[in-house]
Amino acid sequence: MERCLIVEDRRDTLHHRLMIAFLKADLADLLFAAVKKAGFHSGLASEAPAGIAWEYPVDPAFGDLSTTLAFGLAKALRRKPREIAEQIAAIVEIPHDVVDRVEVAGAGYLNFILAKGFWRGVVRQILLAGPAWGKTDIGNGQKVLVEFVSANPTGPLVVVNARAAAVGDAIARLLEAVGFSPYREYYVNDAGNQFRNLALAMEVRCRQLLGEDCPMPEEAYPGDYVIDVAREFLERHGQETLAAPEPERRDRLGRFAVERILAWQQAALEAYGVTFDNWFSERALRGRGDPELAIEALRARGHLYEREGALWFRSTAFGDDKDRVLVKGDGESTYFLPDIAYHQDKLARGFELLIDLWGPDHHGYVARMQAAMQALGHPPDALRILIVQLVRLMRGNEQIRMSKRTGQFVTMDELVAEVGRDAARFIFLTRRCDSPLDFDLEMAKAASDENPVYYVQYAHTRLCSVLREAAKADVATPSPEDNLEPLNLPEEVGLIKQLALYPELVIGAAQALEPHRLTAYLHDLAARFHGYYNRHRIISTDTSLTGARLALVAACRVVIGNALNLLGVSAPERM
RNA sequence: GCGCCCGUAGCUCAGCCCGGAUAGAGCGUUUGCCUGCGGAGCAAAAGGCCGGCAGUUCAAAUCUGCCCGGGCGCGCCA
Repeated sequence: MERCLIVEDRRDTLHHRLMIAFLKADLADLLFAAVKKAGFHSGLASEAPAGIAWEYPVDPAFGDLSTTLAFGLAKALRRKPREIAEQIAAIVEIPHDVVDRVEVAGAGYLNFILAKGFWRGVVRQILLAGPAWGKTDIGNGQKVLVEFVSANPTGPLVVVNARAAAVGDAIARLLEAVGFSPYREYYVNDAGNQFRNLALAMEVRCRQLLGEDCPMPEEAYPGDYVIDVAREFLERHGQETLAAPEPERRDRLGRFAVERILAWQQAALEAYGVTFDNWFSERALRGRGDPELAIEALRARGHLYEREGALWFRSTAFGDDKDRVLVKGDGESTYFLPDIAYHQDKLARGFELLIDLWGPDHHGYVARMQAAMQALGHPPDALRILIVQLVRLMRGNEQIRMSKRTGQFVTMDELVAEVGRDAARFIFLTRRCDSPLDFDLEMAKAASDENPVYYVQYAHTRLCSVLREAAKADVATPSPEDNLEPLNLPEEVGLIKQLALYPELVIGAAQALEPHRLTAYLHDLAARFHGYYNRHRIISTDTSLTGARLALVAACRVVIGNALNLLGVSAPERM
């Protein structure tokens, strides 16, 4: 059994999961001390060891960890970086149980070559951690509200909503993995114009069903689905509602439709594996008088003024292009006002960080909402808004045209029914969310190498298959106690390094709110494993080698499984 | 006009925050690999003035400025 002093000195298991990060910090301390000892201290840009940046060289010949520290010192000290690097390398105290040696390369790189035992130790830590590998507590339990999808309750969810659902859910999963306490919320616009238009469409459809000659107004929703809802309403409540006075009549029709449509949306999301903690009603918000409270809060801080009969928010004081109207001349509020109240409410509920996923049509609202948060005294980074760009549906090279106005669009249900939820979610997560995405239905359905989802899932399946085969052949099951010394091939060390970086990758993806980093990582890892598998046999007559390789296989399976889980994509044992 | 985003291989995109050693994938193309753990896989090849010009730097796809090309936003709409 090899030992890794630096790591094992720390009892906390969390340190094991972040062994690379802690190793980097420890080595930075040692480098820092060496710099001081050599008298180079004045050349340091940063007074702290944390200022020393590490990178992972792509070429194994350059070691496992590398730093350009000497270049920075060279500049300040007006000396050659190579000389400086050599002096540092000569005096730096390295822990030989972890670091094999330090080399100076190129114009002045300091390359650290780690002891082989260090990398093997990672395999053991992964097997010990299992599902916890990649989980950390840097979020400190902080409550985060992730608001996403929030489509109008006026029709079925469509393809772009499926993208937002995949991204929002993956972000919530990522945050949870690094120790935040995420809460998934869906904002229901069951008030205002959208609601009125839906209610109007309902009334028209009801009357048409009853044989009245009643044209559909321009602003209403012509989609056929409203007919179904109208029919259901008539079946259940008869037609006396239609005789009721206008406000009540519309209200009842509209609420019925919203309820039905929300149920569809919820079912579609659940079939997709996305569950919300809360469906937040705008109607309820307005009913409580929260918009008025928001006005008072802004007024008290001196950010409001009246002009031309309207109430304005001085958002330009916080970097917006122009001031914004909160209450129109006719006494109605703009959409912006309840939205401010909604965000106030989120913070009042104890969420310290708010994440909003908005459609590209709300792009122009980012500045004013950030302005409102600041005007209300919240820190600028308390609200992070992500724009989820549009999806172009393709069938091969042909684009599928969609138009909500004519009711011609592909729903989320149809998409999931055609390609399956794993493929849909994974593909939506292969790009940054603010970049438009071409979604090729043929590709997503292909059970072949064209399809990145299957590529990764197949790696998982293959890993499981090897472990099954080993069990059948009565080889011992992999355990953290296995002797890992036979793992010496470059492919094996490369695989282990990749596995070792996973916890840091998760932290980075969570902090940046970029789940697409995980799909890229998964593809890399799967490719490495497939290559290794094709070149080398796992199960052989050499029992010691077989045991070590099975441990590596088990570790790969853990990481691929954990990562797929963070994306909300299944990790099948057989396909 | 102002603001934001994007220009990286034939196509679709990572990498850019925080500058470093030969710029990465997938698809497509070409050529190989199944009498042993799942070929939904692997290996190899071809394919790039990282939109352009300048600047900062020992070092620029990465930072800065300007230009060109594409998208979006700039309502008392939501």
